[in-house]
Amino acid sequence: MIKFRNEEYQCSMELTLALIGGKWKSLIIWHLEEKTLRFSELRRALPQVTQKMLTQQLRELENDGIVHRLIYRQVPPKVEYSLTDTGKTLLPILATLCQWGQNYADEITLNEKQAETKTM
Amino acid sequence: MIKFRNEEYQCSMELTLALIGGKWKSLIIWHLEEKTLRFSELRRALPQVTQKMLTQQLRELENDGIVHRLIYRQVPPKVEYSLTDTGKTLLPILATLCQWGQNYADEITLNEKQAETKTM
DNA sequence: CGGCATCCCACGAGATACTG
DNA sequence: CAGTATCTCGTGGGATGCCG
Repeated sequence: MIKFRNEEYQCSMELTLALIGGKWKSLIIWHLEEKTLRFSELRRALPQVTQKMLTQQLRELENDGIVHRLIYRQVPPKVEYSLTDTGKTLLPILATLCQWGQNYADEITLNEKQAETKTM
Repeated sequence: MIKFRNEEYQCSMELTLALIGGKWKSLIIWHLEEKTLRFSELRRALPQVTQKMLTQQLRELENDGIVHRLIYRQVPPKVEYSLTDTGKTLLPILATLCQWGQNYADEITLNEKQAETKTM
């Protein structure tokens, strides 16, 4: 049992999910992997996420200390998003998850092809 | 770009999320870590998940070949859930995620305590 | 016991318009 | 450009009841 910011979690997995389980969060983090990105660049990278959602998720990631928000006081405005040190510690894990998905797809595709050959 | 079961994913991370990004999925997998569990045992392990949701997520995990469902034809019914070999390959990754959450909580808590001491 | 089926509501999320 | 604010709608998911 973990207590964290007035929330109780039965195991640290739940805490992890609360932090990066949001619908687009890990995808956002993943896109900030090596490059700092401007808001508009993130939008282009994630076209399926609406602006409202993107802003919302970014704010949460910022509040949780995973993403850093750098505001340039100028006109027109410019805001850059990057990973904090804490955020960067997630990258190797996300890379593994990404790789896992790749392997999964490869295996299933292979199996389906084999099944096809069998029935032919 | 990955195509998988009529769905298109821009990167394998999206595919991974489609498979285990569901609200409770990784938690379910995590609870099936070493033990096979009956439906009612899973319910007790995850009290915050309603029966409907649990069933739904389990079906999806089953269809994706991550969880195995074993039905004992008897009265009263008995159904056991366990991880498939594919599902088991997720365990090390989930363990890392879990550990990450733990570290995160520890660090934040530590930082907040230090900040307290400073102001005192 | 381990589910579906149904009903129903809250809230997540889209669309649009406006601002520093 | 990078947001907020508001309004609205669809649906995710809760509650309940029934069945093999």
